Amino acid sequence: MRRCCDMKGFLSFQVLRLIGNKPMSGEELRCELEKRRGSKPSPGTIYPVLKSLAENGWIKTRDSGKEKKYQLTLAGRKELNDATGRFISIFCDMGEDFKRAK
Amino acid sequence: MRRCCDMKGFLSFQVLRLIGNKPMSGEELRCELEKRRGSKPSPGTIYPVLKSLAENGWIKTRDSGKEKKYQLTLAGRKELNDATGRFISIFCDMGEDFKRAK
DNA sequence: CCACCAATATCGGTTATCCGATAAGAAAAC
DNA sequence: GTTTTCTTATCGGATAACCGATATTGGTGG
Repeated sequence: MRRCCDMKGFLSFQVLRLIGNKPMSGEELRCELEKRRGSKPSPGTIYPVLKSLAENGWIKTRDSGKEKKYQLTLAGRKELNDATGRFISIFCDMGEDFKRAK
Repeated sequence: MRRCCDMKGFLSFQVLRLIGNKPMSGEELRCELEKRRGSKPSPGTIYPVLKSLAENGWIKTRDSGKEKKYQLTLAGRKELNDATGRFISIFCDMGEDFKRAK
């Protein structure tokens, strides 16, 4: 199975994290991402990412009324853990910065 | 002035961080990066990054014998701080993961 | 039913990141 | 002075992240 984000770009990883926290719709994701990045990813950005994550078997959709909620699969949960590990390993020396930012 | 890594790819940012910690040669950088990423960036990767950082005025070279040491400029120090801020803002919810990783 | 509207999806194209292969430079070994 | 070796540098190309514009879908209100 291919690896999620070889850490080349953050979006897939971030989406995985957000969804892992709580199932969300595409629009909710866009809003959450805007808070963090400053700019809201366009629909043409977020939906291909979701599609790709789904094709990898890491997320699935649950229709809840009008919106469509995306949530992690079991494999997605595992992939998120792995990816977080890789991320920490790459940025291991940023712990202090995060602490300082409280 | 253009911004270092809009957070699209980590290499420039990482290099800036490493050099900010201690002036390093290209080869030292490659070794340090290998420790964190698992794979060593090729010369064809690292030197263009260094060139680009230099062109932006964020690093300068200091010849010290046989190797060439790269170090931050004042503007580079500022850019590193800014970039770190952006990074933290994007990944604000990863503080716990870093703590857990001790 | 029909017109709207928000959410989802697709497409083409731009840009940047990264790599492999290869060259150039400079010190050291001989 | 020539060869070796290590570091630095360049070039072309592949990949993928991202965006703007545009369609499509499915409830909702009239």
